[in-house]
Amino acid sequence: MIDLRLLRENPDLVRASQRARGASESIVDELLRADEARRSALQAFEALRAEQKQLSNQMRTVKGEEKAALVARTKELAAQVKAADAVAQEAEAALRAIHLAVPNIVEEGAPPGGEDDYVVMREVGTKPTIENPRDHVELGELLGAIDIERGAKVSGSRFYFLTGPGALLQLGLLQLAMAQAVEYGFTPVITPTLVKPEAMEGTGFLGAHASEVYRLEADDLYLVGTSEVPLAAYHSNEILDLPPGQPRRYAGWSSCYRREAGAHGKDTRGILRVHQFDKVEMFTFCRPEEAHDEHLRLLAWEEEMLAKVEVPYRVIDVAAGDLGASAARKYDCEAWVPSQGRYREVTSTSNCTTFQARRLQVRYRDEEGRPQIAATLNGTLATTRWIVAILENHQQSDGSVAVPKALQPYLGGRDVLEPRSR
RNA sequence: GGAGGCUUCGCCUAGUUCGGUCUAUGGCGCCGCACUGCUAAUGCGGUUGGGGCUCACCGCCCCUCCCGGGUUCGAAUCCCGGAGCCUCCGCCA
Repeated sequence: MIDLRLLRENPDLVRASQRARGASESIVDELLRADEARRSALQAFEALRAEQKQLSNQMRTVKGEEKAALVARTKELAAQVKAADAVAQEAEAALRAIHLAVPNIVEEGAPPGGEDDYVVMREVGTKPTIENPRDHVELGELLGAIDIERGAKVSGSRFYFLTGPGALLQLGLLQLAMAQAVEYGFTPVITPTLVKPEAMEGTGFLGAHASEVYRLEADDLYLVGTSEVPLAAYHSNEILDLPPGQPRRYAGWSSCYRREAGAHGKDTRGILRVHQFDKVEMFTFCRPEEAHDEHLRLLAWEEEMLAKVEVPYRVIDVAAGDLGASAARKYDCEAWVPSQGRYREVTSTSNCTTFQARRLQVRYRDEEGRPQIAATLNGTLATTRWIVAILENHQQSDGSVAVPKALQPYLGGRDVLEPRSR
């Protein structure tokens, strides 16, 4: 949710943000009207209620006929209070509905436009020259690392088994990510992957992305699409100790589940787009004024991980129209995928400013001791999808795959994965 | 799954019998002031959170005693429903 005070003071800022996203500007005026309506309804209720309380206090001191008269008067007032309360509650609910629908205010400097209007910030590493590169599915089969067929047999399309070196590769990748996070002071966390509706809504995933989310009807729980959800909700309704310059940083490890409802026919081959994968996610709570710098730090840590797995990539500044509802700014790292001859997203870091924390009521005390809304940020440190880039970029002509130095300890010290015989 | 107990201001706690200045007592913690060579100790004062009016401050008002309903002129207190935690029993790991 955006800050309503900011909206009142500077509605044009919000309009400009909506324009940059290519989203509705009229919703800004709807929100302003709903805010106004709520406040006037509240004032009407409060005036009546104040009168009622005052009369109620007199009740103690009077007796007899005088009391009977007073009761008659307050009885009437009670009905009015009740009605005014109902109106105020309705106005509150109406405001909330619109409030939830308004996405975060885009950070200044984010490229305007849609999905294709991203700005390439830099390209890092050298693309390997491979003649007739095998794709990760073929390599995964040769190495006995990925079993797509049995994944489909057991669970359906977009499921897979990681086996042998594939399983080790994923575990190694995630452990490497965890190790790096811990080195930089993150608290490692293994999160629940089933969460209550409040957590899912609080992180902003039940808006436009609702159809992407698995829901367990019988238990009213949701399967998370990223550990961002449980991590953001971890401190919900809390007032944190958050001294300046000392953000709280968590590294969450979890399986992630996505329905991929809108992706029919897209990336159907391999493990690029799947219903279940594993991920290590960085998550920061900090003061709003520190969020911008923290965002760049998260990006730098992502790039450090990509350097460790020795994969060429580029960094893009995602356009406003392609940001999630919660994000004010987003940077993606895209790894080179030789079989496709293009870059594919492997990390994404978002600055959600106070948008998520406002919904989840995550606060800290400022210098005056007043509670203030914290800022939240997140960024990917490793996911199953990275295996695609690692296998393809490090493949050799005989179908073997060189293991990046940083991952070798996790693969029994092997520096190359050989195709299975037979 | 069955039975019982509990849930109050950051933490602990009083208040609920018998409804009325109860946002609510006391302690701890924290903040300010005083005292002290410093620290400690002591004394005095302040300290739930949210919202609205005013918005520069002061100030005023409303909501908030786990949540949602109800009874009542009036609910922390009475009634109904729900959630969470704890204990015991059963069941499964």
